[in-house]
Amino acid sequence: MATLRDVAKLAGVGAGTVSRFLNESGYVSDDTKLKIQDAMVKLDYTPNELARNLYHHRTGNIAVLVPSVTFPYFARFIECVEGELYERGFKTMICSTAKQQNAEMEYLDMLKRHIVDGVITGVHTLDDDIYRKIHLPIVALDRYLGEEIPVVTSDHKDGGRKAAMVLINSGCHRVMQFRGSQKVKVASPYHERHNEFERVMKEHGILIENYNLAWNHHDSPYYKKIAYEVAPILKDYDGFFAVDEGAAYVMSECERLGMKVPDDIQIVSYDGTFITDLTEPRLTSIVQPVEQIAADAADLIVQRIQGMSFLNKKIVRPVTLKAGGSTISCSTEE
Amino acid sequence: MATLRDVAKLAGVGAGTVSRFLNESGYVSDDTKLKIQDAMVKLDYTPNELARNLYHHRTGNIAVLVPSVTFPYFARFIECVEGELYERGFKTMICSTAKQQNAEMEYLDMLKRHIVDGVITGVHTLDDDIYRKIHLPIVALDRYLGEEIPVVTSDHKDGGRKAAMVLINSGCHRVMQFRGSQKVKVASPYHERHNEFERVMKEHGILIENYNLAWNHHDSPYYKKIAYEVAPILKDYDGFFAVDEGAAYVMSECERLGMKVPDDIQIVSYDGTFITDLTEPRLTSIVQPVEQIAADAADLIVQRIQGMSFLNKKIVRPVTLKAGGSTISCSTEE
DNA sequence: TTGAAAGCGCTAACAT
DNA sequence: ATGTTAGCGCTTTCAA
Repeated sequence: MATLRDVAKLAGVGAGTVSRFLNESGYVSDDTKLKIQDAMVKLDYTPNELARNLYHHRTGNIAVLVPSVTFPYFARFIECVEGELYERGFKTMICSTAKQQNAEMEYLDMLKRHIVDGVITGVHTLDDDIYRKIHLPIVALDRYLGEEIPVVTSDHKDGGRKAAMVLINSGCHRVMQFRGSQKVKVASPYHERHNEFERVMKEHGILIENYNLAWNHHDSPYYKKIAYEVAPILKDYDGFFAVDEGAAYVMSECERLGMKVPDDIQIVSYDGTFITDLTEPRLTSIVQPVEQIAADAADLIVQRIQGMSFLNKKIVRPVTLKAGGSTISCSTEE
Repeated sequence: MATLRDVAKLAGVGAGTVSRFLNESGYVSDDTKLKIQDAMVKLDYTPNELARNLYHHRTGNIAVLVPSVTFPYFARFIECVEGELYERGFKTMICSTAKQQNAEMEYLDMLKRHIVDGVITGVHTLDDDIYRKIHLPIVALDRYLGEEIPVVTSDHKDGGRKAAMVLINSGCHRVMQFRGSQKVKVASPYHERHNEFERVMKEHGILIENYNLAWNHHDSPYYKKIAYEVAPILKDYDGFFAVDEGAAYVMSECERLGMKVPDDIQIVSYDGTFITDLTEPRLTSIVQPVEQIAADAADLIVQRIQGMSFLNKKIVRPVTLKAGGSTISCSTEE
């Protein structure tokens, strides 16, 4: 592989001149420009980004941490954020942390080791203290990790309320929801949808049962398993609320047991990924604006890398209702 | 940020000694070991991987190119391959090429620019010639890209035959399949499933209609749209074959039009992702061994990076049948 | 067992 | 307008 110095030598100029030509910094006469171009072609020269990066103390890489890539919401988030980062000149490194617990820690370490310039984390396993000690570019998805780390989130409280109102307006009297594990030390913003869902239900005098999900499980086999367990119990309920994949598995299990959706049980799902259109009936769902959230996350991490600092920055984006056939009414009004 | 030299100075030793200590190469006396450790802690030292990589001419990054991250098969592939690469000491860079056509080219360029050490490509858009010119570590998924580039693939021919036999044994007489675009210059191995499906059907005197998919479209909205278009036509058919997502959308559209699965129309899907368990009835499907394929791809790219070379290497893994309720019989026997 | 020195390939300040 | 030089932070001979 030819180096910049090889090019300089062949062109009969100094290394600095070639560098200036490549980066369009400083003057290079047209005459030498041609000589350099010529040499570059002859040697099939490509600049070594590794050397350039060492000088500039940057890698151009951003790590995106998620519990699972196959979980539809995260898959879509990754797709969007990768596009946004690409447009801003960064490459996306991904890490699916479900399998290896230490992976999250390792990726944070990569910040210090100059392997990545920034981290966008959608993972909620490590102790917050660890994050508080790191004063490097981190952006969190749906989680407060200390005042220095900006957060991007949907308006989950409104989402929980909307989900509840749809089921209430559809005439439900006894509902169940899959709720995120309550064992995490600090409440994540996304817990609010379940808290609010419960609150609104109780406020309307409706019986609500919470099924607590295992901690940090976002894989299909898990949802499939608990859907199988829960479906028989749902014969005594007329409303159900869960994340898209959970809702879809529960719906198919219920139908397998002979229940009709929405006649016997009505279902509202959270996220609004492509899953919700795949079933019959389609799922009525609360849609997170994932494109917007990905763009926000990309903006924040890039700004943070460029030196901007934020204090208690929190971006909250509105959710919307998507009407499907899994509920009778699709109104969220009081 | 403290550097290795800072540590050396504080410990009162030479830079080389610290380096040897860090890499456990060469001798370091216990006494100086302690002094170095002490200095490292005091300075909160972390090695700069960028500098180390410049010396070693490696980045530890591997790019994985897919048309779409949300397409369930690719999402699962990414998840698996990321895990496999992580275990082998590599980070996974992803690129979803559907949005930007030039992205594929740019990522190949990153090989030369020392941004990544290798590329695993599941994308089929660029001209083969471009690949033939690059003599750097590349591994292809489901595509022959010249004799130097190893290929990993499922036994798609057997997959096509199995799919056909299930529908035949279930009593179908008039079937349709979604088939990959025929416009690509070189046949990808995955086209074989559709060719074989058609061949077996014709061999058994069964009417087969091919619906040609648009080129390089793997997004949900596209499948949703064509499912909507095709479903009314399917009233005249009793069998259908497509990739998971296509099959699921078609099934829900058919049910919406009042058709019963499997009574009116039977469906077999290809890939066997989590999607196939999400519907009611579940989809009978041909399952690709994605975990195995990801492990193969990881093995090959790492070996290639380590200098091994392959000539016309092709790994073909067997597919299996997963029984679902979308067909009456699930036998693949003649 | 250890230190000094020469690079990995590129950039930028400083002369000229 | 251009060449020279001194690094970026680490590794690795080579001599001591």
